[in-house]
Amino acid sequence: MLTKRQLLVLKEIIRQSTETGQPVGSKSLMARLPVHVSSATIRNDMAALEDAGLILKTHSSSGRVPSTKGYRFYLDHLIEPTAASPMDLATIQQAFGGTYHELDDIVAQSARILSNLTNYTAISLGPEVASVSLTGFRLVPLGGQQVMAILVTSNGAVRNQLFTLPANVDSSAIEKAIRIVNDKLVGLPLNEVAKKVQSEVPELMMHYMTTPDGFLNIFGDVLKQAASERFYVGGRLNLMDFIGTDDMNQLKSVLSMIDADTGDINQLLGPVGNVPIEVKLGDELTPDTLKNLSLIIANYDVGAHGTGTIALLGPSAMPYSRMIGLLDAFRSELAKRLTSYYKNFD
Amino acid sequence: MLTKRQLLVLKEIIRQSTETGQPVGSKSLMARLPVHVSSATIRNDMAALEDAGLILKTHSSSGRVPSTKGYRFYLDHLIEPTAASPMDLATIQQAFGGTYHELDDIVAQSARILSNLTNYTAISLGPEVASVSLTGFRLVPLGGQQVMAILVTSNGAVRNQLFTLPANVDSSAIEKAIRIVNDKLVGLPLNEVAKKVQSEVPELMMHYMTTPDGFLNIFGDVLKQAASERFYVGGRLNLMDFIGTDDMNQLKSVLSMIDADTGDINQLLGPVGNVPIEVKLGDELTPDTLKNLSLIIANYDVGAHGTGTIALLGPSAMPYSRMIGLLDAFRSELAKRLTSYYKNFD
DNA sequence: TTTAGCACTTATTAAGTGTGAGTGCTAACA
DNA sequence: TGTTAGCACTCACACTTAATAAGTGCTAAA
Repeated sequence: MLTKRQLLVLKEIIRQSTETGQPVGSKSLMARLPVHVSSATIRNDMAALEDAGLILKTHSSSGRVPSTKGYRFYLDHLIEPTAASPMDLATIQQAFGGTYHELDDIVAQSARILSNLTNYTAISLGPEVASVSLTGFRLVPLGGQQVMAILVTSNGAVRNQLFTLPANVDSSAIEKAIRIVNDKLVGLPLNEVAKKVQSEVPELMMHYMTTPDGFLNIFGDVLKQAASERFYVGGRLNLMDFIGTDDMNQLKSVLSMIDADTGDINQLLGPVGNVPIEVKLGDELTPDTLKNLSLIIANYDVGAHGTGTIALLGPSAMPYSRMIGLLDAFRSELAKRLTSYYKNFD
Repeated sequence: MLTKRQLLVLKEIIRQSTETGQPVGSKSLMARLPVHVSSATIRNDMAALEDAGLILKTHSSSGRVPSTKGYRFYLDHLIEPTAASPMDLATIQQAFGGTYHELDDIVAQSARILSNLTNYTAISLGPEVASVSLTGFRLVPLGGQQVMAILVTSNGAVRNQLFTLPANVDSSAIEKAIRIVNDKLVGLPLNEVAKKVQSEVPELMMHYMTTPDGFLNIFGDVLKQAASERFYVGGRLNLMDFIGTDDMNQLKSVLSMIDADTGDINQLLGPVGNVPIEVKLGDELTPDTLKNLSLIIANYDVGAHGTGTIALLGPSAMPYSRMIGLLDAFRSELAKRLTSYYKNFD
């Protein structure tokens, strides 16, 4: 069992190592600890903490660095979140000022704000209701054989895609097809829509078109786009500061993971947890490349419009109490901003 | 005046330094030169080349590296472009296979292909006619107060943007406004459109709406989007390989220049020259950050649909003859692909 | 004009040397 | 029993030194 003073020592080691990034030794601890004991005493405490696996030496005679287990313990038991400063709060509110035309604009902006505020990398996922449903579908002819397909979903996302129609499709058939979509599919959850597009819808359309495939491909493509969650990243290049130049490969693979629009990000952020704010560290991060990094994941709630996620990727040695306080304020500001955005549609 | 052999030496220095990235000395030159003379003789030639400012020492007793002036001389007088290999050609054609729905998809894909092929960074700018004109404008209501504005231009680009209408706008007025746009503005070059939107159009609209500002702002925004050229970058992260880890700041500033959608890129690629392929080096590159890099700019022609640009950013020590040959093949393949795309609309 | 030979320069690498920060342990102390 | 002073020990880091290898310029002879 660890004594009270030993916990203080751990806390101070974490504090100093996030400040300086260097291993911390018994003397500098002695100077800053609230209790006044000699460095030898502190060394004994440090030995105990090391036995418990909470701190590490970088070499046999070096100071100590918190281990992953140490951070985890700190986060679970010791941390005292600092409330966001009024200045930060004002910065956030000001940065969210102005009008937004599109849901995605707000989400993208949130990633930018958060990364500017922290100098880390922010990842923002828009609000997602448990079952998004299709609320609108349009097909707009643009001249030539070009058409633009537009799809609106219940969480306010709008997806559009340009298409070139095959020459043999006539316009009255298209109109009928659109009517079928609007009659039969609008209002249903997206997964049901996807199911019906494969089963009964082709049959229905057969009445009006000889080959509904062309049309259904278009519809299916935009549908897929709407179903896949879109995420925004702010402060990509901050990675270069906190990963550093020594591990170029890590830097490269993290950057490409963030750029690539594959499922990696969703896997990273994991299922939306039931805790508002969660920290993932070391092995808890799924792609191994992120081993020495840390991810703070915050979920926010926009009522009927679902829950979203905003996350902060940084080094293991983050000033957690400040960051968690900041993120907590941020998620509620973001929720506020989104709620006011949604007011336009209800 | 330089002798024939001295030019051979220069050529070989450039060849070897692009291969190894290291300064090259008289002995290794002796081994690979087509003429057989002693290393001492070559040293004399090298001294002459250095006097002419075409090659440099990295330190007083090192081998030689081509100077910017040396590369420039090589490019202007000595280079013999290698035709693209049949394999490369096949790769390009295969990568362009498949169907594209949108002009921008082809342009974006071209940047990807070129960067994969070369392991450098590719920048692609779509075709631009001297005066792009407005060929279509649509405003699609999406429910709530949301509308999507879509604008089509004569070079095949489609730009769209989502908007939230103020509550006090009524739909019949909007319809009238759209008719005015289609009657008075469609068919005109974009710059004329921009002019009229400021002068006579507001007056016309006054007849139907009390405050046409809201509508005109929407229209103006999409117009601005359509007028600003969009570019695509492939192989961003290749920068990390050829800039290298030593100059982190350069890496960072080049990356952010490429990501930011400011005018920097247009300035970089400069006015479309009258030569099909042009190389810019050293001081010739406008942002100083690019000093030690090299940019190969290729222009291509799609007839009435204008001319586009595709460029390759790499280290000064690029295998120019291969790259120029490759780019020459690439630009004609890209033009071919675009021509066949445009066939859908003429 | 070309070449062999030689003195000279410099980067790179390895090995050796202090120095300083930090540790563990022991023995004395409260 | 917990705390402290003292001391020997370890290791990274910065610095010096020496050896090596690659390359140059110059001179004198062919």
